[in-house]
Amino acid sequence: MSILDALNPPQREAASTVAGPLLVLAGAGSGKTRVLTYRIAHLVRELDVAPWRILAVTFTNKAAGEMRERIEQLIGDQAEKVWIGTFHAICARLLRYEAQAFGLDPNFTIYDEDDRRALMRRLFAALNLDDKELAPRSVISQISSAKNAMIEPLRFTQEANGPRQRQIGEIYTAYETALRQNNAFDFDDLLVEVVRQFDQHKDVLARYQDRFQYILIDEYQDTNRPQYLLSQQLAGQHRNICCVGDDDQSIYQFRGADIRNILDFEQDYPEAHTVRLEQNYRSTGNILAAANAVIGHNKHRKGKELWTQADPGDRIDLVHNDTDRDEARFIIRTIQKHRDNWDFNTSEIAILYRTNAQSRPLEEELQRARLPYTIVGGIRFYERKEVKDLLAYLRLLVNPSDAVSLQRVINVPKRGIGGTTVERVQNYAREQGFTLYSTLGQLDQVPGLNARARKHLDEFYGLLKSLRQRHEEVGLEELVADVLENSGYRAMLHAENTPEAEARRQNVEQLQAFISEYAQNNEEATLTSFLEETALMTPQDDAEADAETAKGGITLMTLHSAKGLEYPLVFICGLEEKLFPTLRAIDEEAADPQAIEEERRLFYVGITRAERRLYITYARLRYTYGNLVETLPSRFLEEIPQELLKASLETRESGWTGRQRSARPGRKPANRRPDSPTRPSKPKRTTPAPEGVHYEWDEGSQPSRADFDEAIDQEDFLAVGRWVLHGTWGRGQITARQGSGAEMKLSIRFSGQTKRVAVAYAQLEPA
DNA sequence: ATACCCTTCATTTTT
DNA sequence: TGAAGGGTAT
Repeated sequence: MSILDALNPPQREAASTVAGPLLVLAGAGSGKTRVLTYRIAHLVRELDVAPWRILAVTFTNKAAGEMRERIEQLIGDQAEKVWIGTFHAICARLLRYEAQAFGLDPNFTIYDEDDRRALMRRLFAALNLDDKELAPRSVISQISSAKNAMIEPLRFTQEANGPRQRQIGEIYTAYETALRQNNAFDFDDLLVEVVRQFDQHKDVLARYQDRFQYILIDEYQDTNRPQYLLSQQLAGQHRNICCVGDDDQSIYQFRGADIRNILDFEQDYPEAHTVRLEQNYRSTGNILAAANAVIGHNKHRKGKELWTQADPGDRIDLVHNDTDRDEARFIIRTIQKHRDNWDFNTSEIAILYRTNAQSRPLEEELQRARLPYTIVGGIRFYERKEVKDLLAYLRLLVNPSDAVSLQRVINVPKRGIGGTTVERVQNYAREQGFTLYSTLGQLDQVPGLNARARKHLDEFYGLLKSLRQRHEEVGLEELVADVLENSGYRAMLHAENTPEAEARRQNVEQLQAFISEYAQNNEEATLTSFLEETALMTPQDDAEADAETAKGGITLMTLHSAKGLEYPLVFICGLEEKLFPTLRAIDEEAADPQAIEEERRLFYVGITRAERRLYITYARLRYTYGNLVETLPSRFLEEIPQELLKASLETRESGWTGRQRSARPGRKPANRRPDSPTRPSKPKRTTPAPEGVHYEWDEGSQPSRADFDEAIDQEDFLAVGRWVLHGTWGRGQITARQGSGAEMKLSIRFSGQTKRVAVAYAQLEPA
């Protein structure tokens, strides 16, 4: 009798093959997490392995938390001692534990994207660079790629091609120097630094190699170069490394994930075993067949075919709408229908999309329908301005070298320290090679400061010094209260009497609550460890997000965020060329067919999230950058076999597009937002369709040029010389007209002045 | 020093 | 469309 009896044969093989390297190719919904948790339970309970000698690496903090919980159910308290975490969290921990051996200051700060941008902006100023000539964004991304490829500044500069690359090399060098001066690491550094340090300190590495007798790595298809190297380093001695992944679900190559890590596993470890988990326990037969068919179009695969014992279930609904707004309305109506029929309740439903921007119409329609929902991955709690301000103060207390944080709060709340003043101090600090903070202690040396500025700077320095003193003396909660009080931040929030300020107050209070909770739950809670945790949090990890989900709402998120999740009813929307696959992937296609394949994998991930019912939608017209743009159906749609698709009965019966609108002709002034002239309300079909039948993909009624042009003809009232009414400017006469369709712009003479107006935005009515 | 207005730019994706 | 940054007016 073994724990593993609960597994199917391949799962059991994967969980019980503990000696030597093992690659588990786990298809979507094949019980991957189950294998991982049972494997650990088996090691501890049946093979008597000490839990602290096991290392499990996951892709997200959330996955780490869930894994720990599930292991706890199998082996109890012992689960606490297993090392479980993301690569980033584990690396941050290693850097602090081994700071002394590595010659580091353990109080380093972890810079997020925001901090990184702030630092880069400052570097551009210091190096006298023009950010119009060279986009900081692009520099940051190139530096990040370089780090992920383990190329350090020196080598980057040496191998640079042309003056531009050399310049980026210089910026990279300056960026790294600044990070070190600030005693800070960015996300990429956390990984790269550990790998380098282990290379240089083999004795330290040897300790961990010896310690981690068993290593498990989840989502192996999405590991990048440094993560791969770290895995190799740590597994170097025992070689009991179990990598679990699915090459078909590799969706992070754009940010440096290297699919070769999984494809070449058997070459890296010649003695490796490979187990395939191909039985799917999640989806109905039709959904699975669609997924298999779609992914079958990719050429670069290990090869794997999922199967299921489940019934075929319903066919997949492929639904075509006029506009993105209609698409949103259709989805909401369908949800209401399913809810009213008791097919699904709202917490069982997910709406997935390619880009975050697509969430807006959905959100608006959900609100209108008063349906509960949560958007995953919006702005995370720890990125809100007031929260970051407060955290910046706290970071400064443990790491005064952190110039990014220092500059963030030096004049927040306002204390009369302006940009010019800061610049003077900064210049002096740079010239002398001092940190910004230490320069505050010797202001009399800084040239060009007036007495007032000096006084204010001195007071600020005094504030930080006294708070640092408090940090030594009091607990976390009291410290935070002191920061808020003594910095004047609380007073600032209270002075402003607006609803926004009230929201900010609440956020600050919530942060205080989190800190209290953290202090109570962790016996050895320090400010440093708290800051580390918050730095590595993602929106999905926010307690707030969890609470929202628990309320039973519909979940909205990008396809990327949906990885690893499952829902009984799934909508995938926006299946249109240039959106999904993205324009970028299409452009790159000629040079790199991999780009489209990654998009296809993303679609595959989306399809396989669905358990019982799947809707795939696309719109003929979509707002893009504020313009209404004609679209083409995604190439991926053709890859789903017709027999798996349903002639969409729902839309047929309700006939909501045609009827609703034609029933109330001209019910609104020609030009109200949702039905503006550039937004054809209901293009007439050349061949009349049966009453109530909605356009559909398989009816061959793809958007035609004629439909579009016809709609635009409605804009005759916008001819030169006509009088129109403008929402803001009142009555005016059209004096000129440029462009057509969504791009049309008018010059209109109002009483007093002439304005140029984009028809797509302006709310115009005939006057 | 601050506020507002204007222009520009962006849409992948996240640790 | 919108956010965000820069520039100009106050």
